[in-house]
Amino acid sequence: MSEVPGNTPSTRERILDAAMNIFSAKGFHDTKLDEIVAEGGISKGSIYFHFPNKEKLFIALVDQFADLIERRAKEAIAGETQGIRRVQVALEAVLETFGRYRRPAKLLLVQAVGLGTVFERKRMEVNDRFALLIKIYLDEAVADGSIAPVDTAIVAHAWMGAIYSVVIQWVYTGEPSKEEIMDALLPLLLKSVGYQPLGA
Amino acid sequence: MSEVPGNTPSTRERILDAAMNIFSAKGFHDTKLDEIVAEGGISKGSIYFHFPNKEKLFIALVDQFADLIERRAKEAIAGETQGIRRVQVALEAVLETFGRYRRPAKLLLVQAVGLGTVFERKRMEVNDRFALLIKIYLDEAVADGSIAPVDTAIVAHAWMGAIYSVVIQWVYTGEPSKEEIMDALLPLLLKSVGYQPLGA
DNA sequence: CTTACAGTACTGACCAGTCAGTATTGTGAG
DNA sequence: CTCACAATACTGACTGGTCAGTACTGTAAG
Repeated sequence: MSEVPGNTPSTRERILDAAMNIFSAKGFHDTKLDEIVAEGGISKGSIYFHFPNKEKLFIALVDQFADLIERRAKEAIAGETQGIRRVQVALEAVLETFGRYRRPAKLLLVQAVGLGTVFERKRMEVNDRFALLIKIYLDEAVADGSIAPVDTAIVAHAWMGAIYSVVIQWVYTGEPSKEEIMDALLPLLLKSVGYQPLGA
Repeated sequence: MSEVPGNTPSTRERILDAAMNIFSAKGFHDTKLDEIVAEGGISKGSIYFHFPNKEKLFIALVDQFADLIERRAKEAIAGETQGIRRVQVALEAVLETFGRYRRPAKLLLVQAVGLGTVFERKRMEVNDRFALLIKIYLDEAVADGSIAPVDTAIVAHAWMGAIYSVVIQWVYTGEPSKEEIMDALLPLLLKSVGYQPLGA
C-alpha cells in the first residue's frame, strides 16, 4: 500500500503500515499509540515527528485509501465512452479495489464512522465525493438514453450504501466471496435503474 | 419515545432521554457523563443506580430502537399475505419509523459504528437480525413466484445498506424528504429484484 | 559542529466510576 | 394517625488509572 517494493520502507511508511494494522482491527479510540509503536518497531517520537497528532495520522490513512478508490474508478471510466458501460466498469473497479484491500476497507467503512464531530465532516466529505462521482455518470447514462430517468441523487446514495454494506459483511466474515459479490451485486445495481445486463 | 404522556417522567426515562440527545449528537466517546447529567437534570450517581456503566446505557438505547424498528416491520407484514406485498409494506414501515425518529436513527446508523470490539458484536447482531428478516420475506416472494430467483443473502445486505445510506443522508441534511425517499427508493429496491411496481 | 532524524522517560489533563451520605417512600405495630 | 425503622432512590465531591502529547537525550551523516 505505502511501500515501494524492493526498498527498505521508510519510517513514515512503517508508521502508516503499523497504524493501518492496529486502527483497522481495534478502531480509533481503542488503539494506543504505544501499540502502533510496538507493531511497527518505531518510536513514539518519530510518530510525532511525521504526524502532528493521532487524529491526523488516522485521517492520513483514510485519505490515502479514499484517494486510491477514486483513482481506480476514474481510470476505469477513462477507458470507456458509452454511458452505462462507464458506470459498470467503475463499479467493477471499486469492488475490485475494496476486495484487494481488506484492512483499508474496514478502516474506511467501519472505523472511520461514529467518531464524533471532528471526523464526521471528513466522512461526509469522502462520502459525498463518491456519491457525486456515481451521480455524474448516472446522469450521463440518463442523458445518452442508456437508462430511463431516475432521481440520480437518491440512486447514488443507495448504491453507495449497498456496496458499503456488502463489502462490510465481506470484511467481517469473508462471505460472500469477491466473485459472488461481483456476480450478484453488479446486476442488482444495474437492474435497479432498469438496465438489463447482457448475461441475464 | 420512553415517556408515558401526561406522566412525570421517571428518573430512568429522564436519563435515557438525555443520553439519547447527547449520544446521538456527539457520539459515544465524545459524550461525557457529566453532559448527560447536565442535560437531564439528574445526578451522576443515579445513572449508575440505573445502569451498570456508560456502555450498557448506550446499548440500552440501541436495543430500544432496534426493537421498535423490528416490531413495526413485523406488524406491517402481519397485515399482508402475498409475498412481494409483504416486502413492500415492511419497507414502508421501516422507512416511516426511521423518518419519525431522527435522533435514534442517527444513534443506530452512525454513532453505534466503529466503537471497537465490544460494540462490534452488538452491531453485527442487530444488522444480521434485519438482514435475515429481509431475507426471509424475499425468499418467500421467490417461492411464491412474485419475483425471479436471486441471491437473497446479498440482496438483503444490499437493500439494508441502501436504506441506511439514504436515511443517514436524510438525518444529516434533511434532504431528500421522506416522501421523495419513499417514491424513489421503494421502486428502486423492488426493480433491483425484477419487480415492476404498479405505478411505473 | 550542525542538521535531521530516532528513541525514551515523563507529565498532567481528563473522566468513568465510586461511595459515604441524604432524601423519599413504604410498612406495620401500637 | 404517627412513630420507628427499613428499603429504595438519589446526590455530588472525590479518586486513580490511563494515555496523548512533550521534553529531553542519542546518533549518524555531511
